[in-house]
This record gives sequence, structure tokens and C-alpha cells, in this order.
Amino acid sequence: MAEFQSVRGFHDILGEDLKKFRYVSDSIRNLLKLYNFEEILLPVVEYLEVFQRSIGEITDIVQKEMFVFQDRKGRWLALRPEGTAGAVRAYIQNKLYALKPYTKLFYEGPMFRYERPQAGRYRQFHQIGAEVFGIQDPQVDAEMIDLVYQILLKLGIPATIEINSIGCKVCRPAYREALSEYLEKVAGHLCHVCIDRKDKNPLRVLDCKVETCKSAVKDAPKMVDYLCQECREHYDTLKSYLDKLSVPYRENHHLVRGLDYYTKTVFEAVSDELGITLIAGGRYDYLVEELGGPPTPAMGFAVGIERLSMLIKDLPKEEPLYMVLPFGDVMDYALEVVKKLREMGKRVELSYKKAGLKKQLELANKFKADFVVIIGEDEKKERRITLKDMRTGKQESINFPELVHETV
RNA sequence: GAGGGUGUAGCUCAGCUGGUAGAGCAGUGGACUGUGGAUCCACGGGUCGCGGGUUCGAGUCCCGUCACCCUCCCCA
Repeated sequence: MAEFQSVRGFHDILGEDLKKFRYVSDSIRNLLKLYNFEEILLPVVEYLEVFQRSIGEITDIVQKEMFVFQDRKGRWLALRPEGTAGAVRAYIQNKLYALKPYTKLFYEGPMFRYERPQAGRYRQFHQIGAEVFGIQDPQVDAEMIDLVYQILLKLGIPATIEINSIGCKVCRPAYREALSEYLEKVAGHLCHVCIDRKDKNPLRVLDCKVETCKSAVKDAPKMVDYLCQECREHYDTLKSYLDKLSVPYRENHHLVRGLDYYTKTVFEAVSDELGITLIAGGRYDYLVEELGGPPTPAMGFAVGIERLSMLIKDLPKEEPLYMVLPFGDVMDYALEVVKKLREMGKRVELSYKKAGLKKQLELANKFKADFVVIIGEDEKKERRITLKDMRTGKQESINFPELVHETV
């Protein structure tokens, strides 16, 4: 046993896992470029209030899932549990609202949540998030959800996109009231957690997974029936845009999110295979103002990179590997060949082991070389190389200075 | 924060009702010093997660602790 281990919930990512991680990350970043999002690199630490005021005081994230600590001057800081709060803070602090009529940003990096580790859940995990500031039109919502769909398509991950509208300041209070009244009536059928939620955050009772709660809220009033004119139109238009874009989605009237800042559109992409949430987001039209910026509607989502990575089955093949195998007193010539091959853009491994040809070939197998360049005394003398295809076993002698005949 | 499971060699695991550790794979070396991708042989390597207790004796029983996995809560 090693004397030291990584901290619970904090993991090294390496080998095949890292390849998948990078594949997911790179694929998403490429898509974000196509949608013309600009990257912003955000700090991992913010003042605690930034999260308390954006995510909401009574949410689980703020109440029990944050890494909180004091700096040397006694100020309360927190490791970010999500990216939106920091992005909004940065948007305001850097006065990005003054540069363009609207702003599209994306960020990538580690997030921290003090939770019990589980399948697809870590205390340090990684997200890529995208945010659009300054436009309230449902076309933004549609394009963001389309982007999420494109991510899933690109990565070949089967998932279902669920959408809902949770209204705004105008219409949500009335709904909340109606829902509370209803919950009061069925309180006898609710689990103890929901009894508590019923008063503090009734919306959350809707997506409780306990069976009795599920059936108890089956006939509960739906937010969609309480939407004000503006929210109603926003939601209907969004759906028509999604249809136009051929983005498949399912309406889930019980979809609410665990963060307080959402308004109108909320959505999630749920894995068909594992049933866990892969990507989630929504509109937050008041948050910028609440954090001290000018009134600015906004919309965003966050992708869980580890969660997508664990669903990646096979990676695209890598560049073929050329392994140069010197044996005998030929290292000077081998180095020359290696340099030339790399100049040609080949991925090259030079065997550092001193061994006979047989051992070198075994080594090449361990490195999973696609091609092998055999360099012995004979090759050196004639300034040639022997190129061998490790799959077929065929090999040919090539004049080194040209190296023109390389087979793919 | 609650519940369940697991923890023996680098990896996957065996070890019956307690008598001081084994296999396969990997690794290393070698009959073969210019031809590999499970030919053959040999070899190395383990405070049995950690701490304590019961016992003449514990990998094996008891308690605690840590880590991982799974479920709940919640979430990416």
C-alpha cells in the first residue's frame, strides 16, 4: 500500500480514461467554436457570497456541498461548485455588457462538491459550460439546446433531452401557491424529505424519486398551465424552433432544477444507458442584476465531462506509431532517422533499450507499434532503413534520404 | 448525513469450519546476439488496507479506522 493516497473523491485521470476525457473535451470545444463562443478562464475560488447569492441559500449545494474556508484575513471563500456564478461575476466585473449587444462565453475546468462519491460522481469533477448574456429571445434557448444535441450526436451518446418552463417572477408565485395548496392536501402520502420541501421549496417535490411521492404529485398542478403570456409564448416558440431544427426533446413537467436562479426554460440531457444527468442548463434572466450588474437576461448549460467520458465506447484511432529499433553500433544513424521521420510528421518512438532484434520486436509489440523501422549495421552502411508493417509482417528496404516509399 | 458490499503479488482473483500465503496474466533473465504478435525454461516480488482485541497461534473471529464500489439524499 502506498503511504499516501489521493484525497477522497479526488482522482488521477490517466491512460485510457484520459484519452476519453480529452476526446470529449476537444469535441465539445470544437463545436463551441462553430457556434462562435469565446473562452474565458475563470478562477477556481470565489467569495462565498457569490455562490450563496446566485445558487441560493437554501439549496443543497450551498447548504452542505461546498468546500468553504477562510483566507488569512478571515474572509470566507469557496471552491466553485459550478461555473455559472463565477461567469456572471466575471461578466459584470469586466463590464462585458458594454462591449457588445450580447456576449457568448464558454469555460472549462474543475468544479468541487463535497458529496459522497458514487458512480459518475466525484468531489472534483470537470465541466464545460456555455453562457449567452444579453438576449431573452427563445432563439437563444433553441440554439443552446441544439448545441447540446449536437454534442450528444458528435460523441454518439444516446440520451434524451428533457425540457420544461418554470416561469418567471410574474407567474411563478401564483403557481407556487397552487402547488403548495395541492401538496398540503396530499401531504399524507409524501416522504419525510418532501414534507420538509413542501414548505421550503415546493417545486422540488415534483422530481422526488420516491414512488409514493411520484404518484402523489401525478395530478399536481403543472407550471405550464400557470405561465404568464410572456412565458407561455417563450415556451411555445422555443418548441417550434426545436422542431424546425429537428432537435428531439421530451417535455417533462416535473423537471425543476436544484439551483434557484433559473427562470423560464430549464432542460437536461439524461443518459438512456445510465439514467444520470449528463448535461443540464436553463435560462436565468435575473441573476446578472441580482449580482449587481445591469438587468441582463441569460441562458447557459454545463456538461459533465467525466459523465460523458464514461459512456464513450471506442476512441477514434490514433496516428500510426513508428518504432525505430536500433541494434548494434548504430545509434548515431538511428537518431538521424528518427529526426527525419518526425520532420515528416510521423509519430515516432525510439527504442531506448539495447537488445537484439528479437527483443526489440517484442518491445515494439508492447508499445503497440504499427510500423517498425529496423536499423542494423547493414542499414547504416548502406544508408537505408528496413520498414516493417507489424500487422502484415511485410517489410521493405528503403533508401533513407528519400524515404519516399513509406506505406501507410 | 443514512444503508449495503469489498479491501490478499503490478493486474484479476483463490485460500473449507483459525495452524504463520497460492494461481493465471504482467515483469525480469535466458537454450535463439538480423525478425515479433499466448513456443519452452528459470527467476523476482506480498507489513494479507491500517490499528487494537480474543487465542498457544488470525489472511481467516470481534471492535475501531481508512479507502473504494453500490443505493438513498442531491447533482454534472
